[in-house]
Amino acid sequence: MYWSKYFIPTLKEVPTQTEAISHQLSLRAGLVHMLTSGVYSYLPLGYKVLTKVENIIRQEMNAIGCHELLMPSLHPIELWQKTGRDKVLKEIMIAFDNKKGQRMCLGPTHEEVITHLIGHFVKSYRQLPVTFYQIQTKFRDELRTRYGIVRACEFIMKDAYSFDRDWEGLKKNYDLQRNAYLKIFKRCGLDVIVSAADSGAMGGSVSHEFLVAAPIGEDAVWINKDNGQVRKEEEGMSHPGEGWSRQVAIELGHIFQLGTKYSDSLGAVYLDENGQQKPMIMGCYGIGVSRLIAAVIEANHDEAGIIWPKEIAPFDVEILPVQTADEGLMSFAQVCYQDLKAAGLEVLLDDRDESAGRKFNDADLVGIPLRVVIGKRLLAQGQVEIKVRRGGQVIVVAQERLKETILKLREA
RNA sequence: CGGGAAGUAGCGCAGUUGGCUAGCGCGCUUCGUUCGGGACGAAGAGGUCGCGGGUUCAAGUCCCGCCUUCCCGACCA
Repeated sequence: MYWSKYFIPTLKEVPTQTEAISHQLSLRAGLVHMLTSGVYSYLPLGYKVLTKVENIIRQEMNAIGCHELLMPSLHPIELWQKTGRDKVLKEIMIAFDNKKGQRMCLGPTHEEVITHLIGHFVKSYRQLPVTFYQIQTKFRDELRTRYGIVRACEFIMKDAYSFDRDWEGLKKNYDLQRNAYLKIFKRCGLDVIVSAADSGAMGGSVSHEFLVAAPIGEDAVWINKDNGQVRKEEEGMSHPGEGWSRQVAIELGHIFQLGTKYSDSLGAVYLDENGQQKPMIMGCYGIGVSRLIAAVIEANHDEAGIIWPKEIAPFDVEILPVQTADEGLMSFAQVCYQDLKAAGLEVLLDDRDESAGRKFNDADLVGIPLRVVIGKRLLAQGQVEIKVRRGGQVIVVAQERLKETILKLREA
């Protein structure tokens, strides 16, 4: 991609009325744009990152046998009345009457819809277990939005739902999800903390949260440095004692063993081997996908900008020709561009006729993991410079060794 | 929803005890010179001073009401 033909509206100055680093950097790097409080557009660069995160999630969900589907955002309120959650979630639910006078809402989550759907299609123990997931927009009318994309009224979530014949099956699925979550967060460059947690409005018994340390976290966990135990901080909790330290963190994922709460009230039942009707045993598993990006930025940045982990970086390499007026230099940059692209890399070429300083600063801000700087002096000696965004290591190599060096650095 | 702060050009800001045609920096347009860390010169475009009402000869500035955004709390990925 040529920068001049793309759309990366970087900001030199820190936007006013922003506190969180991730909020500031996501605006400054041209990832997102606010429409109104808690409602954001994803600009091309931000959307590219989002897509990469989504694809990692897809890979890991598919790997444990989940099936992707897409459920609607518009729900008839009757469905929610059946579980009583029209009242439980009233505060955050966006509800309205349509032209036919039907009460509708925008889905804040999808237990009701999926249970209704599975109850319709699944009738026999032979069809179980089964797990579905979607990556979709959720609507929650937060009384207080926070830190840009961290707590929004419209956000993107991965939600998965498992249906089993018994609790043994559920526990197996629960563990599969748990392990998949660890892989997902790792691939996104996050060190995740897993903690047993309260099930809240979701219902059910066992649940675990996946948190990432961040100063803007809305939660806190206590970690025991001796045995690695983790405890979620509950309200009014006192210091657990020697060896425990407190860590403020942001919740990115939450998995629940729901049991029969939804299958009972929505009639999701199946016939077992003996012809006996039984409620399906459910689990649900969520990841705040858009929030995850904010957490990644919180955990991966420096004074100058974002430092993307390689798997979710919008591009693998940025090529930065310093003197755009120099035709020989620019054509060499284009050769490098084609060369690296042919090697299977996603490459961004900053072909803009801007001052070197501005291009360097934008490159730091946008945070592509590897940068190839092409300047007159080194080029005259048949050399180019590679700069690693994380850590700032600078390597000067002969032109012929550019591709292999980039590929090697990418694997590192 | 309680408490606090803020709203002047796309972004960041100044605007004094009310007083001339509302300014500055960045960005944007055109031309020229530049080109290894946000270059320089020249000429331009861009405003419902958040909205409504009031006070006054005169309101960005004072008063009242409202809206919006941000932060702290209470609640959730």
